Formats: sequence, C-alpha cells, structure tokens
Amino acid sequence: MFNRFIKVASDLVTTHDQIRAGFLSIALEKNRVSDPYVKNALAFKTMVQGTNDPEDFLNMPKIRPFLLTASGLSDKAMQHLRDNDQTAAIKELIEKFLKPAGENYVDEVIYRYLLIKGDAVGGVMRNRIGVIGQEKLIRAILSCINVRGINYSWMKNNKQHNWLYGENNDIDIEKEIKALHWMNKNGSRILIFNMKVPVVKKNIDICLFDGKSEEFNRGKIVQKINKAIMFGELKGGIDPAGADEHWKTANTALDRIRESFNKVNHPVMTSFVGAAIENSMAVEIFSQLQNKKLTNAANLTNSNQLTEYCNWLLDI
Amino acid sequence: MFNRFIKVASDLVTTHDQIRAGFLSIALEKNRVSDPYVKNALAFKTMVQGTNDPEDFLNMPKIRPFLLTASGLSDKAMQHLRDNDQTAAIKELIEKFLKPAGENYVDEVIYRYLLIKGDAVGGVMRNRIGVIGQEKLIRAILSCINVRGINYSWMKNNKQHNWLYGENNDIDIEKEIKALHWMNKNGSRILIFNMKVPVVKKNIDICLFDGKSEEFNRGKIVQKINKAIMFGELKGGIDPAGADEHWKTANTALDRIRESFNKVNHPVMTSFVGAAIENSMAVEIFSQLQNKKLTNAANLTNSNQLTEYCNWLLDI
DNA sequence: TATACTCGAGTGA
DNA sequence: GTCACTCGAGTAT
Repeated sequence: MFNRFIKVASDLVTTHDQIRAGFLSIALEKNRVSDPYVKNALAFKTMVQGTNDPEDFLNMPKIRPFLLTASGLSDKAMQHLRDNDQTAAIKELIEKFLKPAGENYVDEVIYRYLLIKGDAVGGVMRNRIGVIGQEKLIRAILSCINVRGINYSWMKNNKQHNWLYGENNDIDIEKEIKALHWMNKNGSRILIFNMKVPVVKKNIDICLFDGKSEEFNRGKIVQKINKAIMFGELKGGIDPAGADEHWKTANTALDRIRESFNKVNHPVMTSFVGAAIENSMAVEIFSQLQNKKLTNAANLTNSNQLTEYCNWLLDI
Repeated sequence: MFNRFIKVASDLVTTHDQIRAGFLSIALEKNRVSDPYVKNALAFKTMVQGTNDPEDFLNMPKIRPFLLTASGLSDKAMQHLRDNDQTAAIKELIEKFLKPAGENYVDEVIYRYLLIKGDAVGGVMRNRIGVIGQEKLIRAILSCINVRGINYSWMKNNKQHNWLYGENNDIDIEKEIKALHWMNKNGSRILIFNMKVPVVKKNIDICLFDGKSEEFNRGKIVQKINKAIMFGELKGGIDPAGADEHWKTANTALDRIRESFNKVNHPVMTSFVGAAIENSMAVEIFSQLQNKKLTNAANLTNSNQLTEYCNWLLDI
C-alpha cells in the first residue's frame, strides 16, 4: 500500500478548517507584504508637495517608476514594452485621469499606483505561499529524520555547494535547505528541491537521487540518469478553487517526467503532495495510485499522510 | 495536413509584437477596471471626515466591507472565514496599522484598501482577458462564415434558448454568442462555447456537435455522446511566462476529454488554440498534431492560422 | 538569459 | 452550494 492514511480517495480531501486557517495566514502575511507600498505612497505624497498640476510630474524624473505603475503597467508588462510605449502610458495617465481629477490629482495618482501595486502584492504572496509549502515539507522530513535518529547532512541554498552536518537542534534550517543527504537500507540518498532536470528539461520540486554526498558534484548529479529514483510535484496553495487547475498542471508535469525517463529506459517513481485537494481530483489521484502511475501522494495539510510520505521518501 | 500555416513547430510561436500589443491593451483595460475602486476610496475619504480616531470606524457599520478589505481579506478569502474571524481582522488592522499611523490613519486605511483591491482588479482583468479571447475566436468564425456565405443561426448567452437568424451585419454579436448552428457537407452542426459536458464532468471551451438546431434542446445535446464531434481548449492570455503553465493545464484537460470519450467508445477530435505559445510547448503541440493525438491547433494571434482553424471547424 | 516556476484574485456553469 | 473555469502578478533556475 502507498500510504497507510489514504485508504479511500476522500481521505485525500482538504478539510474546511485547514482551508480557513490557510486563508487567515494569507491575510496576515499580505498585510506585512503591503507595508512598503504604503510607505512608498506616503513618500510620494511628500515628494510632490509643491506641485500645482499633474504636468509638473513630467519634470520629476525620480518619480517616473511611480508614474509608470500608476499608468497601469506591471513590472512584467514593462519587460515587453519600449521606452516610448511607457512614456505614452504616463501621458495618457495625466490626460485621461489626473487632469480630470482637478485638485485631487495627487490622490488620484497615488490611488492608481496602489491599485496596480496591489496586483504585485498578490504576485509576491503567491510566491511566498509556494515557498512556505516547500518549507513545511522539508520540516516534516527533518522531523522524521530526527525522530528516527537518522544521520543526515544538508546543503544551503547558495553557491557554496558544501554539505553541512545535520544537528538535532536544526531550528529553521528548512528555510535554507537546497538538498539533503542520508543513508538508508538501499544505499546513499540525495534529495534536491526545485532543480532543473536535463532529461526532462524542466524544473522539478522534489528530486530524489541515489548517490553519495560527493556525487552531488555541484548539482551535476541531475545529469546522471541512472541515479534518478523518484520525482515529485508539490503544490502548497490552499485555495480550493485553484485545486483542480493546479493538479492538472502537476499531472502534465508528472507525465513529462515519466515519459522523459521512460524514453531513456530508466523509469522513475513519481509522487504528488498538495495542500488543496478536492473530491474529484482526489478520485483521479487515488486511481493513479492504485494503477501505480503515481507511486505515492499526500495532503500537505494532513500530518499523518505527510509523515507517512516523508518516511517513505527516506526509505526508498 | 492539419493546418496549412503550421509547417514546423516554430510556426506556432507568438511574436514579440503580439506580446507587446497584448500587454499594452491589458494596461488600458486595467485603468478602466480600476476606476470604480478609485471612486470608492474617494467616497470613503468623505464618509470618514469627522472621525478623530480609527476606533471611530467600529461604530460605522456601513464601512465594514471597506475595512474588511483593508484588513487584508479578499472576497474569496471571506467565503472561507467566519464572522468572528472577520471582526478580528478589522480589530487587528486598527491596532497594528491604523493606530500606529497616528493622524495619517485615514490615508493608511485607504491605501491598504486599494492594495488589496488591486489584487481584485487583477482577478477581474484575468477573467476579461479570457472573455476577449473567446470573442476573438467567435469573431474569426463569423468572418469565415460571412466570407463563405454560409447560412447560420446563433443563440444568445441567456436562458431564452432560441435560435436567431444570422445576419451579415452582425457587428459585435460575438459578445453575446453562446452557440452557433450551420450546415456543412457532413450534416448539421452546433458549436457551443464554455459548456459542461457530462461525459467528462468538466467545462469545455469549444464544443462541436452533430445536430439540427432543434436538437440543441436547451443545452441537453451535451448529454448525447454520439453527437459529439470535436472539443477544443482555448487560452486567450498573452503572457509568455504563463504559456507553458497554461498549456500543461490544457493538456490534462484535453487528455480527460479523450479518455472520457474513449471510455464510452466514441472517440472525438481535439484541438488547441492559444495566444501565448512558446518554443518548447510548440514542439509538444506540433508533435501531438503529427501523431494525431491533437487534431488541429492555432495561435490565436496569427490570423492565417486562426482562419485556417475556423474553416476547418466549419467543415468537419 | 531563456524558460518555466509560485498560486489565488476574480468569474460562472 | 459545488465545482472548476479565467490568466498574469510575482519569482527562480
């Protein structure tokens, strides 16, 4: 059996309480992320004291980035635009919105800046939520390692590429772990997070290789097809409305992994860990587990399933 | 051959110019969508004139929705929270951010409201972009119909379910079309957009059925397995960074369609139309076209490919 | 540096 | 109510 705590498909489904908790923590974090933009707006308000007309903004090169945002351009959009597109956007902002606002033109430009940056805050948040999911998984793995008294080493998420000896008082190291190494009954194991795997030509969240610590070789182990053991997709988001959407993405990603490794005659195991699992996708996941398309799975918000998944990961 | 204008994979790739144009039109539209929120903020500012302290807000029930937003809660999040969660969020907003802001507490609450609503503006925009993509496809189909002098009828996107005779001066009807009907050499055809198909248990963007207009039967034709001809996924977004992400989603969606109809022994054709197509996914799409997993495809921003796709749709 | 990762803000059937 | 659609705001490798 793949996971003792997944006996029927519905065991995979996320509870309402977990969803509520997830959205609450998003709101808290969003307030922190918002802070600098509030400050920017206040600073802008000070900087443009003394102007009498929105046209005056055009003579203040320092506020161009602020105006570009206020004119509706995300940083992402700007990468695809030319300088004159951007200047045109600012002029349109002034003509269409700031001049009609009359004496309220300062509020108008600040309000528009904040609306556009609010979308940016959303983007930053989504990345954070993903990182937090990864940290939660790593923390769970470390807990299993510690409970079982397994010796391990870990590598930081920087360019040093040196293994650090795993201590028992390893508080908060999940925030800086790129890779883990340990031994099990089958041999030496290296687990890497978020790595581009050349055979697939794609990034993969969870990558398990057979290899001694020195075989990590500055990340080059990902090129050794024969060392690959298991790959997993991790989805840390809690939104039930996004659950099926992101499972569809993960499903294609996992298919690409299987196909790429089958093509080089080295089939690998695959797994899925998700925080937002709804009924209909749970049925698909469970069915893939039964027919062994998927080797293992867990709901990230279910500590039993997660522990079971981590122990399996440590043992294969 | 599937499409005369797709001879090699790279023919599918979106040009830089189209990407630029897409982001420019997003910025324009975003400014329009932002407008009401700017007005809300100005209205709030007026309403709270006369308050001296953020605590005063607690006695103004009318501004509770505004405060909820300012406290970091999206409308989506609120669906998953209880009343006391929401009240707690407002109290935290006041204690943690508004009181520390001192006499600037009104600006602070307005700025936070706008940042959170900015994320909402992003959400509204994404839905609009999707709708605009659908309208672009429908317009292209109508153009082909008109150029070829095909008689057609169409049904509005409402509960009436009556067929309207297609005129040649059909300006802007793409905005209200739910379904189209016409005849071709193979029989009577009904094309429905954005319908849940029971066999798949999922919504599908483009649904082509064999059926006389009366067989539409208030949408019940989607239950007639034998009437199904072709299903397509449409992705109207322009962002190249999202291209592979959304193609992965579409790919699983198309797989579900094929599997569901194969299971009931009625294989159907499938197709993909996308505005953001990058090289690597173009290779996958082209390969699926060659091995006939995918029956046809087009880049929504390439009018040759799109016209070819629409004519194919009218003829199958 | 090209490429593809993070996920929920909306919406509607 | 339930479910799953829209897509780009960021980010990183």
